[in-house]
Amino acid sequence: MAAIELADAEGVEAVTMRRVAQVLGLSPMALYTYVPGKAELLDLMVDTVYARMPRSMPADDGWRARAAAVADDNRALCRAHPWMAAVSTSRPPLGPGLMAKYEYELQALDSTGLDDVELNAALTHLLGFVQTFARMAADERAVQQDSAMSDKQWWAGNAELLARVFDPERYPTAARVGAAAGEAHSGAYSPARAYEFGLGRVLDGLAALIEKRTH
Amino acid sequence: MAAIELADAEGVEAVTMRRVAQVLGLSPMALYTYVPGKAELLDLMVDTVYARMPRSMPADDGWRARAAAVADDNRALCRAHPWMAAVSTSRPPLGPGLMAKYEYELQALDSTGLDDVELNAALTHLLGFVQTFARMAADERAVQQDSAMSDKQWWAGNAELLARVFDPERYPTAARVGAAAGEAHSGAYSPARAYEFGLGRVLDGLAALIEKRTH
DNA sequence: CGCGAACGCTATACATAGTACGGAGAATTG
DNA sequence: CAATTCTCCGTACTATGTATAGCGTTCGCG
Repeated sequence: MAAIELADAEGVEAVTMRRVAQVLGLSPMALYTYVPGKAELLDLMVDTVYARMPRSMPADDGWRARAAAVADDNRALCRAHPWMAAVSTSRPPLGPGLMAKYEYELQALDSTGLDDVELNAALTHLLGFVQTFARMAADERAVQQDSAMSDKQWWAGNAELLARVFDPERYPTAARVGAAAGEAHSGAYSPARAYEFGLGRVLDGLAALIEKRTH
Repeated sequence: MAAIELADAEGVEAVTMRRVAQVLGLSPMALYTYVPGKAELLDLMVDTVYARMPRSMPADDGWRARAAAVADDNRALCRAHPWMAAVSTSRPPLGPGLMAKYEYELQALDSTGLDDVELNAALTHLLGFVQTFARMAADERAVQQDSAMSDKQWWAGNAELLARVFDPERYPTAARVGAAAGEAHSGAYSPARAYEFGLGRVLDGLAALIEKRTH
């Protein structure tokens, strides 16, 4: 789908009926011959991308490695198509691509001793984390881009606003942690680090449940 | 702010410059006297709601109870103002309300033995989970409402679409788990249950880290 | 007291969305 | 060959955020 390349290159907000039509060399209204409306277009885009996802799972390194692989694949997907994190929020498109993905990812977590309902909940939990992370990363990128200034400039610009609000006396913990987090962020701390942290927490959380189930 | 009540009653999409002005008995452009633009209006709404959040934390039931309380408060917030989950996604407004909330919630997790960077990451992780959950719940409600049909009707309507895609032979795991999850969902399984599951996983995940830090 | 400036507000207008409607030409089919 | 369907297009309507210009009131200062 041409709309996917458009979204990859210029973001979701560029995916407009008129724009997509232009890329295809058609008139805007011609699109409605193939697609009922914009919502369905987006659904199609999502399902198509799902269908194309890489599917290569280590079969025997234990559930933890498989779950991590699932998360990594989804993160890679959101990196390749940043608009996915913002779009797939509503009801899933329920197409063949999602189906295949669902099957694949369930198998990654199967044989953990969880019952079917727990299995579904665990997968949802894992994917929810990846999506939240991807969305945060995408937002950060968007802010940096449209404000057209670096982090440092932004913090400098809002310094006096911060000073009014960020009273270290009233908010000692926030001041302390905010400073540490800010420093870490501008230093060696990267989104990759945050992802690792979160994924570790999620897997540990699932591990606690799995251990309980398998005694 | 009148815009907040409007959003509570009719959703974010109803928060339109013209609509808000109408509620206030003003002309649309009069709003620009008080607010630079719509983005700032939304920021103000978010920060105001943050400032009004209930803040009553059990001081001495252990970090797990405090973290659960933080999560519950945030969930309650998203239940009272469903638009929050959809709006606060971009950069936080960085106002006094957010500041107070941040301080309060950090204190809930302080004294867990985590260093400052981890503390911030842990809180982000916890809030991220709540937001993901809230967003999923809100989406579900939205779908049910605008399709104006119950879950059963929807599944019935899409049955033949599903039949084409949901081949139990190609996707055995998905069929099995999907059936179980669907049954659980229409039965006793409720969003509340899903929330409990996810929160349990998040807290267990943090517990693993905290135990490691405190030996 | 009087007058000019600032303020609060309004009306109009423009750009950009999605998409409803009706029609024109081409392709397929009976 | 005729008829019907399919593909596509031009126009137009609605809703949205917001720029611009102008109106009346009020307030500060001489």
